[in-house]
Amino acid sequence: MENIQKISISEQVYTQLRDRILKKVLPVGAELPSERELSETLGVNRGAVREAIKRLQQARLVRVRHGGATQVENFEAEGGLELLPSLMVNTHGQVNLEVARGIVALRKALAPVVAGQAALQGGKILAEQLKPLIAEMQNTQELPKLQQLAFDFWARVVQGSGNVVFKLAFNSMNQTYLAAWNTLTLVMQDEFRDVETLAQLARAIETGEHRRCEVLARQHVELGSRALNAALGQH
Amino acid sequence: MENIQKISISEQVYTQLRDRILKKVLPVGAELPSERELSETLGVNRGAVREAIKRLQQARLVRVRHGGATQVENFEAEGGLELLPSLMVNTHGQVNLEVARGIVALRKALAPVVAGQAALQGGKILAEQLKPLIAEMQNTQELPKLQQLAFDFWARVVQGSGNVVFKLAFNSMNQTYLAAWNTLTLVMQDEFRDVETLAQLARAIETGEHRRCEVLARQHVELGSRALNAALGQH
DNA sequence: CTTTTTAACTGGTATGATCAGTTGACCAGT
DNA sequence: ACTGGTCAACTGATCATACCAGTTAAAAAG
Repeated sequence: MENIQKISISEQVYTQLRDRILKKVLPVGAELPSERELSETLGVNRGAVREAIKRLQQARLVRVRHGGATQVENFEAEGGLELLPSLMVNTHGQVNLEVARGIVALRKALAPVVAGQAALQGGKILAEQLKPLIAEMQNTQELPKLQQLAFDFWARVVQGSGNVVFKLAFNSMNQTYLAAWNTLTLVMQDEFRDVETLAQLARAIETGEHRRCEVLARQHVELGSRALNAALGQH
Repeated sequence: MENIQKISISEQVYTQLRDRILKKVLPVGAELPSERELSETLGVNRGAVREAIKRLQQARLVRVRHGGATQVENFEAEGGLELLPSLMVNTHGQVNLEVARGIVALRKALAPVVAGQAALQGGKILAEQLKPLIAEMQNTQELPKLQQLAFDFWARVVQGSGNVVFKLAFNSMNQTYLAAWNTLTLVMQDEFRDVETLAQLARAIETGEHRRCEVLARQHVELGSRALNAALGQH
């Protein structure tokens, strides 16, 4: 069964322009062709071009001025985390090492804090949700399944931290993960197999020992960080 | 001279729908009226409605299916950090305390790591850029100016960390700050007046002492965190 | 040379038609 | 009673063609 899905015109226009900007084919400050010109060159309706540009605008990749030309913005100075997925993988499916390393660093910085917060906010209720996940982890050897369970584990912990900002940051990172999900299965296996630390973490959340949670989270995530950095050829 | 700026139709439609979703007037799973119906009720053309919906779609606030109705998505489970600015301030200009606290926590978690990374990557070049900023800080007592300088300081440090992900996360947070910039001037004055720690941080960056950078950054940011949490009435 | 005007751009809005999926009611065959 | 197909009435997607509204730079006026 193949997952056939038609990609809409405006989506294609958006993707094409976005990649040209991220790849700096269209450098910062450059002017996009006019909407009429674009629609003619691409052989599509002007409405489709406008919808694509609206999305670029929302992603802060371009600045649109009524009457003037649309310019490429400096996304490194203006863009938000929502750009990560597009930056992570290029059009050929290759992973951007710089971005990958950056995410590892972000993950490493956030995991302990999130775990600590979860201990204070989530407490026993959260711990109860984590127990079945831990049990399932301990009963499986399949790496992909462990990866999925670890993902679910952290999703619940982040949810349990009660911090919307952490949730959104987590989502932003995950959308980026998905692009390289299968690659990570092998690379990060050391972390996925470290069920024991997660089990201890779950217990520490139950008892509300937030300091211990921070330590355990740091220790656990460190495994993945090291593995990824090794694979990326640094440290 | 008043800053009269016409807000485009599609922008108004977008803002209105977005706020109704974030305020949960339109709950998760609810179906939006059809484009034709919306354009008629709002008295605007359908293209404007479509452009607004395209932006909602990109922000992962709605899910659009060709032929079916457009549904409200669960943004807390799907949305990224780009939603923060909209969540931070409601339509009446009131600050959302939960979000504010969340940002403080994120800032606290990231500042030390960013500073440490900057010491390793930015080195002397970065330190040279920081010196004039520090000098200017030491020569001013005006709070708003100190706030702006502190902002510039961190912008350079983040830039110097050489980590794109940190840059984007920083941008996401800043776009949120801007909404409450003036309020923060007074609340966070303890941090803005703590020029001394920033000066030490700049020196530590110059000498590449990344551990010391982490400590100093934590110490400095802690001032703002405490002040903000006190103002928000917790801890 | 400076100022004003104007024409040729740019994006923004409007209308109305058509294509293309989705849904549910209805009906024939089992 | 259930299955499967047909069809009409939705939904969004795309198109073509106007015209309105700012910007810009060249041409005209001073």
